[in-house]
Amino acid sequence: MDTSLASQSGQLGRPLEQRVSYRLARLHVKLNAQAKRILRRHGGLTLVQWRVLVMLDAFTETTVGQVARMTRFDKALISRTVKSLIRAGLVKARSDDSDQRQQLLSMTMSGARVFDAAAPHMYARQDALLESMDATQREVVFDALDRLEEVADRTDAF
Amino acid sequence: MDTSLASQSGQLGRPLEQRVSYRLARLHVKLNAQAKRILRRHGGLTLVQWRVLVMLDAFTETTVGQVARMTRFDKALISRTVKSLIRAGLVKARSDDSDQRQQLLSMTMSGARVFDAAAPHMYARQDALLESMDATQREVVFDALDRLEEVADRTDAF
DNA sequence: ACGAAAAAGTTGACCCGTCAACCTTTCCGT
DNA sequence: ACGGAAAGGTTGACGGGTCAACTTTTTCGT
Repeated sequence: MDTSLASQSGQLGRPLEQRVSYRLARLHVKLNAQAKRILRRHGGLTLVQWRVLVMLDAFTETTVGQVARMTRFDKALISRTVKSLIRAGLVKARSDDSDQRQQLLSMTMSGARVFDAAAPHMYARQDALLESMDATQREVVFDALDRLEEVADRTDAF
Repeated sequence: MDTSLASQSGQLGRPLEQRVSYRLARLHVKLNAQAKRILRRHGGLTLVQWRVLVMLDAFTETTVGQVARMTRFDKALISRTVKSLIRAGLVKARSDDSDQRQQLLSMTMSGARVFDAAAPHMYARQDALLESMDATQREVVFDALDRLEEVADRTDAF
């Protein structure tokens, strides 16, 4: 029960609700769950597939490595995901004559259809998230996210 | 390269850097990576083991279910993690006479030692994260996190 | 222009976290 | 007080994501 938890949480050395990483983790889980729900309802893409398609939508021809860097996902994950998208006929690859190591990826027609089916809902959600804050709040929050990332990047502290 | 990405990201329909869920996911990954590094250096706990011990530290005797609810982790994960902690001798369980379904968990002496070895570093990090924001920023940020969670909880929208 | 180093991508192994099914114990309505 | 519902917990299976090793191609210093 929430009440019993709340009453006991006074015992905590640090108030749980103010733990930055705890709150962030919780929010992240919820946001991901919501995104997955939306995608399941509108075309059945996975989250990673969606993110890859977002990149292919923005950069008409791109590569596995570039997508990996932009999304901050592991390149192994992107490699497998792209494969799954090609198998599903949503993405096609053509070899790059100027660099035989990489392949140029792009959406197929049916990839675009699937993407366009999911996009409005995903973007509506994104807008709803942004609109939950006013302009000054947004500024403070994004600034804070930057600072927090800086702290998180301090590899050898602590 | 970062520059080439930056130059291309103008093509994106929405500026990537302002995508709430994207930024949050990135930060979350970094924070987790940092926490894991710290734990590896100071005792070798996993993140989930750490979170369980934090709860056992705060609520001297508690149960699997309660820990699961407080940490928002899946109870299956907590069940397995508690098992691993018992196997490692860091946690002990005694049966609750008033409810035979559950077991009351607590840290052992050596569990407390391991916890105390990691805690200062983990809490120092937590403090550093909080100190990256001033009081008013903190207020805005936590308030924003609440609002974002509300939006994320809207199960059937979009 | 040659060899070393770096970059792109793939693969296998592995761990984390989630989901669903299930068992046992307790609670509760009638 | 009995039977069904709910709560506590465990387990198996699975997908998501990371890490490290490796292959091939390209780059670059000398």
